[in-house]
Amino acid sequence: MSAPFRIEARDPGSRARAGVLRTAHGDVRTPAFVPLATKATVKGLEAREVAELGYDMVLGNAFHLFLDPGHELIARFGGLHEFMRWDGPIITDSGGFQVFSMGHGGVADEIKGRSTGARHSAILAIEEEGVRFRSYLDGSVRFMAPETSMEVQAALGSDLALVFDECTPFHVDRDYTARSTERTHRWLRRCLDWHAAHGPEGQLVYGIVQGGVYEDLRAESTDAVAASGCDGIAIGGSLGGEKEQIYEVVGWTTGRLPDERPRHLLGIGDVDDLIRGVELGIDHFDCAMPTRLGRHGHALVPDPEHRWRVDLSAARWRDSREPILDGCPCPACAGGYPRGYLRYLLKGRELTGQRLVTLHNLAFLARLMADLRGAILAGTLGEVAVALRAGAAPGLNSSAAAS
RNA sequence: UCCGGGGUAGCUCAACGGCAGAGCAAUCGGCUGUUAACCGAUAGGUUGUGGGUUCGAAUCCCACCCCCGGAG
Repeated sequence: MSAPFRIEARDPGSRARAGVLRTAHGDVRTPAFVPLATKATVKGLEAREVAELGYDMVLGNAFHLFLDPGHELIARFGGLHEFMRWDGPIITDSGGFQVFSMGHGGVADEIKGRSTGARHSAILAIEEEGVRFRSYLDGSVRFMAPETSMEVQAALGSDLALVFDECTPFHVDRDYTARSTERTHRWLRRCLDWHAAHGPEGQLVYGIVQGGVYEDLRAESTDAVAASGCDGIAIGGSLGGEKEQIYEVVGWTTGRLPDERPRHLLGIGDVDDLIRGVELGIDHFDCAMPTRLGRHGHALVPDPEHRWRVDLSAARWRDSREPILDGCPCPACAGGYPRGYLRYLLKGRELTGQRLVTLHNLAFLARLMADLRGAILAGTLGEVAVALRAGAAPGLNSSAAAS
C-alpha cells in the first residue's frame, strides 16, 4: 500500500516537517496535538465538540478500556469509533505506560525525576511473557501480554495502534533500563507478529523507542524500532528530569530516524515543549495537560512568564469581566463568558466551568499547532516560533501566518 | 420579662478540666503515553466581655453583652 504519511514541507532551519497522515478514518494534518480520550471520552466534551475545535485525531487507551468496559463489549458496538461516536482517526495507547505508572508511582514525579522510588505497587510481576497486575477497579488479578494489548487494540478498531512497551522510569539504573529496553524490543517483535497475523485491515502500528536518558541506549532503541518495519515511531519512557534534558533525549532519536515515517512524542504537551518538539521533528503529540489543567481551572494563555497558564479560580478574578483571552474564538471566549463567571463556576465545581476551560485549552493548542504547521508550509517557522515563545497569541497574531 | 439553646479561624462547626482542630474560603505551589472535576503546602485564634474556682479553664461557677427558638 502507499505510504500512509506524506511530508508536504520541511523547515530549512530545523528538523520540523508538515505533512498528512492518511488513516482508515481520514487524514491527520501534522504537526498535530492529539487530545486524550483515555476512557473513550475527552473528559467533559462530546466527540463533535472536539472535532469542531479542529482536531483530526484522539487517543484512547487499551489498558483502561480493557478493564472497563472491556474490549469485547466495545467490539459488539462495532468498535471504538462507533462506541464513542468519533468518526475520525483514533490512536490507541497500548497500556505499557500504565504498567510503568502502577509500578512506579505518578508520571509527574517520574518524568521530572522527583520520585523517591516505588510506592505501593499494583504490579504483581513483570515477566518476559507479560505483566500480571491487580485491577484498580475490583482488585482482580489480570494479565496483559504484548499480544493481549494488540488484541484489545484490534477489537477497538483503532486506526493507529501502539506496541506494548515497558515505560522505563527515571529512577532506575542504567542496567535495568538496558534490560527493560531489550525486552521492549522483543515485545515489539511479538506485537508486530501478532498484528501481521490478526491485525485489522488498515490499522497502522507504531513502535516505541525506549532507552531512558542514556544516549547509546536511545540510539540502539531507535535503530531497533526503525528496523522493525513498523509504520511509525513513538518516543516514550522517561525523557529526563528537566526540559533541556527532555529535548536532548528526543533529539537523539529524531536525529537518527528515517525521516519518511511519522513520529509521535508520547505524553508531552506544555506549550514550549510542543514548539520545541516540532522543531525536533515530531509529527504528533498527546498529553493530559490541556484537559486536566482545564478541569483544575487553569487556562492556557500566551504568557511565557507564567508557563502559558492562568489560574482562573483565583479570587482576583472575582470581579473580572474580561474573557480568558481577548479575540479567542473558542466557545468560552467567543461565548463572552467573563473570568469572574468562570471563577465562580470553577470554585463551585460546576461542570460547565470545567468544560469551558477544557474547550478553551484545546482550542488554544489546536491553533498553536495550526500556526506551527502553517509556518512550516510557508517557510516561516523560525520567526513564528520566536513570536510564539515571546507570547504571541496562536491564531490571533498576524506574525504567525496561518495557512 | 421568663425558660431553653448558643457565641471558638473569614464562614459552618469540633474539642466539654490537660498542647484549640477540621471542612470550606484565602494565599502559594504542583499537574506532561489521565485510576486525578485532583494533590500538596502556608497563613489564619486574647475561644463574646469581666471576674472567680483550679497546679491547669474554650470547658466548671457568677455577672453582663449579643444571637436563635419557645412561653407570656
